[in-house]
Amino acid sequence: MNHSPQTKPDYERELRRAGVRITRPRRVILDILAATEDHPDAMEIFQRASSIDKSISLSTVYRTMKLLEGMGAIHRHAFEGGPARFEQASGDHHDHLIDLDTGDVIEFHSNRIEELQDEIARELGYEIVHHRLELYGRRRKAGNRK
Amino acid sequence: MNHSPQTKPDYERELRRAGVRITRPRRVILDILAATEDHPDAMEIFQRASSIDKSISLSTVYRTMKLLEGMGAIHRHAFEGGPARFEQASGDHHDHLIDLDTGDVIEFHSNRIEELQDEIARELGYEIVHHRLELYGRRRKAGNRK
DNA sequence: CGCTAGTTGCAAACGATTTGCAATTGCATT
DNA sequence: AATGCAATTGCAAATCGTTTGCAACTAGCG
Repeated sequence: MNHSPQTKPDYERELRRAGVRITRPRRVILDILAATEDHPDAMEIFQRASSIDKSISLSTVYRTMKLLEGMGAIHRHAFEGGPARFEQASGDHHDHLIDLDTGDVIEFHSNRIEELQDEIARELGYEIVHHRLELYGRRRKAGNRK
Repeated sequence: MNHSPQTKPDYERELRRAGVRITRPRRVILDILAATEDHPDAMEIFQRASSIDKSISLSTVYRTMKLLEGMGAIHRHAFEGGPARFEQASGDHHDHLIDLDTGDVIEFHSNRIEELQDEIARELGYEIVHHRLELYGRRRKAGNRK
């Protein structure tokens, strides 16, 4: 059994170490997250979970997401409009470009931008705890020169 | 009668031109917005409005904000956690630094960052429609050198 | 295998925002 | 100034995403 492109962390181990019980619902949700490449919202996770175990409730999905978020295992994003979307925290830091037409989320990173952010905060007398950079755009059509 | 630091636009004129009726509730809300320097949420605007005219309803505040947003007269911000906060669109573009301890919002702008954003989007084959850059931080204490 | 605290599903509660509807009111027209 | 009608309002109820109280259930230590 091999693993996916991005680092797939052993959540169960992490959870156990944190003194959290590994229940059946949690195992199912964890598996789903580990196998996920996109940024699903709670309802999507709930549906994927339901197809594996009909008895899992939406509340449990929410509770588990909150738990994992608290542990730093996942990140919660509140993109414009829609419900919160989640992603594994395992990879390295990145920001998001959201396709306004499809809702697709593309990850990107810019050290330069981060540096500038720090610089700006410092000048204002602040220390950045975290930030949020989201670009909302549309695919450039072939004809769109200029 | 003179005007405040930032450009205070003549909303009534703008609205009339857009074929929108100037009602009493709207006039009150418009005055509040014109006199506002911060980033109030709907409830705050509602309260300020109520103190002028008890009959104004929260629904009307929401409806008016949506109307103004649609006209591009105000911007709606969904900062972490809390309810949407509004600000006049009159000034020039800027991003926000939110003080995690006080909730204060500080405006800043960086051409360099905007350029980098465009560049990144272009490389990914996208055209930015709008973006959202929020820094969440804490005041640096005097002793916090480095 | 039994015990107990941690977890669950359910339904109800929540906060922010939107909406249906009947009553009201701008305002263009006489 | 009086008329007419569509735009707008206040209210209450509805909506959406998310959280919570509670009694039943269960992981996993001993």
